[in-house]
Amino acid sequence: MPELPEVETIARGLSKRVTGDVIESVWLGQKKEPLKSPASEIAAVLEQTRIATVRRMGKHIVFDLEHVNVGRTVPSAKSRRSKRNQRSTITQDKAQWIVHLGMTGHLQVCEPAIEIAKHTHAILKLASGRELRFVDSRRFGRLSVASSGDFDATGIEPLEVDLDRFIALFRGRKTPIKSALLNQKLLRGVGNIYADESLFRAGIRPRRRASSVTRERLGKLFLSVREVLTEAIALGGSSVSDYVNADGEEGFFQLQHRVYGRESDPCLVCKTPIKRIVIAGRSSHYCPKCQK
DNA sequence: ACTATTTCCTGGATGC
DNA sequence: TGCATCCAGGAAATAG
Repeated sequence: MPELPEVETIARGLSKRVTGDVIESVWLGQKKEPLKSPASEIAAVLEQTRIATVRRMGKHIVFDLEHVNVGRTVPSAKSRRSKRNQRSTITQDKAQWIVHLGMTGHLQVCEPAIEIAKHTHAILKLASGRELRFVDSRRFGRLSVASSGDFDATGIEPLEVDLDRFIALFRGRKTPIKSALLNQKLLRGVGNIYADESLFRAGIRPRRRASSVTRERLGKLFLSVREVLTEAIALGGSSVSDYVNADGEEGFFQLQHRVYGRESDPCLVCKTPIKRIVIAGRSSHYCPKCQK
C-alpha cells in the first residue's frame, strides 16, 4: 500500500531510470477503471514526449513531459499570428502524466521481451528500447494527464508545511484525528500505516476528535509525522504485502513499526497489548496506555 | 461546509 | 483439496 515514503522511493528510482527517455508510443488496456480520461486522450498527450522529470506529489507520481515534435516544425510566433485559424493544431510543449498507484499499482521498466504481467493496463514504448508498464491487479490506481502541465494535488506536503499551518489544519474538526491525518485535502501523502505510527509517537489516540487535541500535542504530532516519514524514506518505505521499489527491492521501515500490524503484541514502551480498532473502515492500531 | 458511509477491486488467508 | 467467505484500504461517490 504505497504511501508517501513508498511513492517517494519509487519516484526517485524511476527518475534515475527514465529521465531523458522519450515516450514513442502508448498502449492502454480495455479496463476503464484505471483511466481518468479516455485512452485516446491519454495516449495523445504522452506520445512523442521526453520525460523531463519524475517526482512525487502526495501519493501521486508526476512525470513532467516535453514534446519532442518529431517530423513537424512548430510554427514561428509570426506564422502563428498570421494563421490564427490553425491555432487548435498547435501542440502544447509541456504536459504531465500523473500516476496514482492505489493499493497494488506498480510501474516497471523492462525489456519488451519480458512477459506481460496479468493486470497490465498501460505500456509505454521508450526510445531507449525499454518499456514502462503500469500493472495493477486491484485497479484502485489511476492514470491521468494534464495536457498543460499544471497538475496540482490537493492538500499540503507534510514535509514542507510549517507548524502554524499544520495546527490550523485540525482546528474545529470533529472528525477523529486519524481521519484528519488520512484526509488528502488537508495533508497529502499520509496513509494508514504512517498515520498510526505518527499518532503513537505523539501519544494521541486515533479516535480522539481532532479539535480536542491540544496545541502542545499537535506540536508533537507535527514532529512525529515528519520523523516517521523521513525515517521511512531513508529506509526505502515499508514492505507490507508485496511492495517493492522501482528496482524490485524491498523497503525496511516495516521493521520499525511500533503499532501498525502489531495487534495484541506488547507495546515496545510499556508492554501493554496493542489494540486494534476500526475507524472509517480502516484498521487502526494504538497503545491504550501510551496514547490518550 | 463537514462528516460518515458505501463502493469499487482481486488475491491471499482462513474455515469447514 | 475444494469452495465460500472475509479482509486489506485510497479515494470518489453518496447520503445525511
